[in-house]
Amino acid sequence: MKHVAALAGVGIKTVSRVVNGEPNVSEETAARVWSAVRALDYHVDLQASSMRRAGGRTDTLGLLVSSVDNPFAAAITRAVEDVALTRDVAVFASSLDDDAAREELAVEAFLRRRVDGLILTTMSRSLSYLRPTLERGTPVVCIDREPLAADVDVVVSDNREGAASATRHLIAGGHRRIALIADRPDIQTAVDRRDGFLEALGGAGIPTLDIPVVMGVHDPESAYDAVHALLASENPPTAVVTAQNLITLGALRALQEAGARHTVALVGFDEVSMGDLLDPGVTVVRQDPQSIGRIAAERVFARIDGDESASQRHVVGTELVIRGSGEIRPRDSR
Amino acid sequence: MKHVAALAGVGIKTVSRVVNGEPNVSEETAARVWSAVRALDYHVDLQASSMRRAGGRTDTLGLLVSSVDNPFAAAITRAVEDVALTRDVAVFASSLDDDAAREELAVEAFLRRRVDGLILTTMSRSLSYLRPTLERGTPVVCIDREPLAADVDVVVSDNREGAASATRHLIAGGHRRIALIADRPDIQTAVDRRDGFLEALGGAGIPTLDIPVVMGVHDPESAYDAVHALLASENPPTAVVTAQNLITLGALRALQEAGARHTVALVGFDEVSMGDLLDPGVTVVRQDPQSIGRIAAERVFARIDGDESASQRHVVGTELVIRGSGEIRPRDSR
DNA sequence: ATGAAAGCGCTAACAC
DNA sequence: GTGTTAGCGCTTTCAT
Repeated sequence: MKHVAALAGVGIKTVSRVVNGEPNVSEETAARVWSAVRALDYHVDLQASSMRRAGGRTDTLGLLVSSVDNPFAAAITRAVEDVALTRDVAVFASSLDDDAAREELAVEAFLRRRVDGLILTTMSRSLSYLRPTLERGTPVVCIDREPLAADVDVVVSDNREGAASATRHLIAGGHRRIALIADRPDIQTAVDRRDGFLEALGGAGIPTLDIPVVMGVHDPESAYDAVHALLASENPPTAVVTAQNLITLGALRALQEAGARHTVALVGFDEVSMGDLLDPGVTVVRQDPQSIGRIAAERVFARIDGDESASQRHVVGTELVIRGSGEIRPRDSR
Repeated sequence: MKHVAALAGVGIKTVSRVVNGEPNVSEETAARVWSAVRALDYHVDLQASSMRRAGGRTDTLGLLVSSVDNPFAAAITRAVEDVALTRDVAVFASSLDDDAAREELAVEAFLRRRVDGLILTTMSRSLSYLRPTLERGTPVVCIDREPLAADVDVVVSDNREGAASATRHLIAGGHRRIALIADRPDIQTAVDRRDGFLEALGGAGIPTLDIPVVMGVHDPESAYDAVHALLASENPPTAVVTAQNLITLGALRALQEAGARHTVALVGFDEVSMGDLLDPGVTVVRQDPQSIGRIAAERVFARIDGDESASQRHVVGTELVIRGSGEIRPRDSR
């Protein structure tokens, strides 16, 4: 900026005014400054400017998702990015990998870079490590998973009801012996979905005692193994609810290998790509990651803009998409 | 930091030393500083420190991909993130949306934030707008697409050979009338893949004059339309090469609707999720986005670390994955 | 309409 | 082992 000022033959503050579009600069001066800017390929240093700027904003956001690699998280990331773009805010995207230690490290990295706000998928139920940050006024929005003991904005899917609707759908189809394959119990959505599953069974008067509920399944491989084991068991389920997109994938592979794609019903939680092209099509409870990302971004920015109202809780609805796999009838409906 | 120093009863520089793990601080003093750090929930300001630090590094990377939402780009993003994490570098991820204007804006946004290096998927063939940046020594690595007239490191798939191998595979299966559905001609990989396609046909002595080559197909919907039109044409192809993952998806839907999934052969470029679960399985030329991302990140960091050697060109191989759709024989092989 | 001076939070260089 | 000073690139405040 010093150099630009020198080349344009003006004071350093005038350059600042021009570059930031502030008033009180003559057309002529502005033109001279702009040509110097171009000649030197000058770009404002946002870091330096944020140090003095009122409010100290960095025009930067920290986004923590399960893994940028997962389609659900990728859609959220994209939605956040799109909102941020309208405000010239850049977003740091980071993967949690469902590792509590990594969560704190990532947030620490965001904080060191003085992000204006945080959108977080967390393992932590209490967010205790964030207490001082919250007190200092840094906006935090939790997505996908809901912390218990923290006063923050939250945007989540209706996990419980979504899982319940999947289960009710299978029950309505005549199934009584329905298995659930869900993620690790330290992941909150896994627990919510299990609760919805059990609630639906209870609501239908189906005893849940010997219903196979397999938790701790985190990837397609272990989902494959879990379904494989279920099918080989003494009293195999006639239907399966898979509580997460990667689990659905592994379960489909296991059913495929067992030649059971057309005999064992399946409803997945979360959309799977090409679900409509399989035979049978994959019935799923579809989430709406775009809305989750968009709403979360809107909430952070509202807070950044000074919204001091009570923390909000947004529940984004799910939708049962019927494609065939969930409509298979039980073979031995006695 | 001032406050920490005051609370710990030491000078500000001592806090700096402790926090940055520099030597020459007594255990006792360090302990006092750390407890003050914790009491105040202090986090170093990386922005401020980077202003004074020798080299002025910000420990920040800019990554531009087609869309963080696309599985191919998402895998690259994840790989870059993983390498960056080992160096405590944060990455700004941004989507290009195959829009040249957006490209320059995104890079400008990165530059304003003084990223240490750029990993870019570009539309621009010349990278002329990056000339000053390159001269200033900011490392740039181009991925997926290869600029013509810029002296930068490049990491790309072997698009031409990959497309050629897909085509040769179909020719070996007896196909003579093979259609290509590819992306917009301003996207370089689309052109490369078309060239590979035509090269393979030429190599087999198949006249390419009336071979259907549909360019400008960017999303599943237009791919659907394109395949639909081809099937309805006077002389429909017996096989299709789809040059990109979203195109493959749309093409499969069109074949499905036409009841032609088992009669018209298909080989896709780029992996599709659940490709093994379809009937027939989807034969694809698999790229290796993880390697692309990893190598690109390693190159940027090597440059950041002072590697001044000539710019490198890494070609990451592709692999033909045979699953069924590419092995369908032509019906009317006369 | 323009510029000079102060200082944001930090580290390099040099005291002590 | 520790503190002081200067200054990174910028914006704020206040003069002119």
